[in-house]
Amino acid sequence: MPKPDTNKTPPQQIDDSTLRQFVGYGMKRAFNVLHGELVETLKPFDLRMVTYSALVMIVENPGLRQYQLADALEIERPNLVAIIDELESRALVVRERIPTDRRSYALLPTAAGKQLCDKALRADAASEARILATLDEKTKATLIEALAAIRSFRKT
Amino acid sequence: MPKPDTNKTPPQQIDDSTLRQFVGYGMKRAFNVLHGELVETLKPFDLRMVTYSALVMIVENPGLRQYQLADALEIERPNLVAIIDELESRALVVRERIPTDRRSYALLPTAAGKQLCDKALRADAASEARILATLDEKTKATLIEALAAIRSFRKT
DNA sequence: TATTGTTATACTCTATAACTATA
DNA sequence: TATAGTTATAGAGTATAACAATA
Repeated sequence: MPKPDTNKTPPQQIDDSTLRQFVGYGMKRAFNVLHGELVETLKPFDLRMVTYSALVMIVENPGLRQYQLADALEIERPNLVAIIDELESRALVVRERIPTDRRSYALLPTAAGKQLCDKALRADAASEARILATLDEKTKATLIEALAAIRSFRKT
Repeated sequence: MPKPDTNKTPPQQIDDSTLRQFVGYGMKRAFNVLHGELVETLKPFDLRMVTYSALVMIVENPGLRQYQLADALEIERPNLVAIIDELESRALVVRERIPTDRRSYALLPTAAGKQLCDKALRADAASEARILATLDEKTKATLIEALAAIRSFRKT
């Protein structure tokens, strides 16, 4: 009984049906698409995903501390330093010393920061609407809920 | 009219409701959870997400070429070299020369590779089942479909 | 002692240009 | 000329240890 010559004739159609059963696989592939589109969307504003989300959080929560922002976005504090440096050097946010606790900074958006944040948010919303155009509202809502449920999973 | 002293009293509860409206934000956070769990799940097998998915694809598509695998997993060809090197050095897969096209290799799983793949797949399935335990079957199916739809989005 | 921000560092993942051998 | 695999390299993103200033 001859063994199949799988090494002579390459598979014409590659099958990923085993991996496709996993949410993690679909999530990685889908996230790659969303992230790639976001990079393009944010390019005109010279923002990356992480500087963008930090800016939005500072606009939405003026006065929050760096450790609070790091905690909220699950970014390690050391990695946040360069991010805030970048936003501050572009005069989009300011670090303001707290008299009552001189260890920490209050993060505040500037007028320019608020403006850029608003523009970026609108561009992001338009981009996502295009990507998700084939999904109906109910599916989209289920998707967002499911993502939130997974996000809140913690090991027992 | 005094301006609010947001810099004196830090926000007690940080609000991310603006970002939470975006699928991309929820996806990043959810993917971080799934990826973190997968790292733990694959640690006993000494596999990473990318070596794991490559191994599964080779087991499922014996004889496929490296360029086909790179294409299927959307990995850049240069980055796949070290991945296959790693799997081959552990005798989980082999690169077999093709007489009819000596430029390319047929990737084939070894018996050990097939065994490890099977064990890893079962551990991954068990792990995902735990993470997604709060989602009913219908929601899970909708989630997988939505992820596939996003994955297949391409710019016009 | 503990906390906040910081520095330094290292490791993974990913992207691109250019080479080689084959076609 | 084009393709498959490779090398070298650089840029993001992320994680940890240790320090200074402050509480």
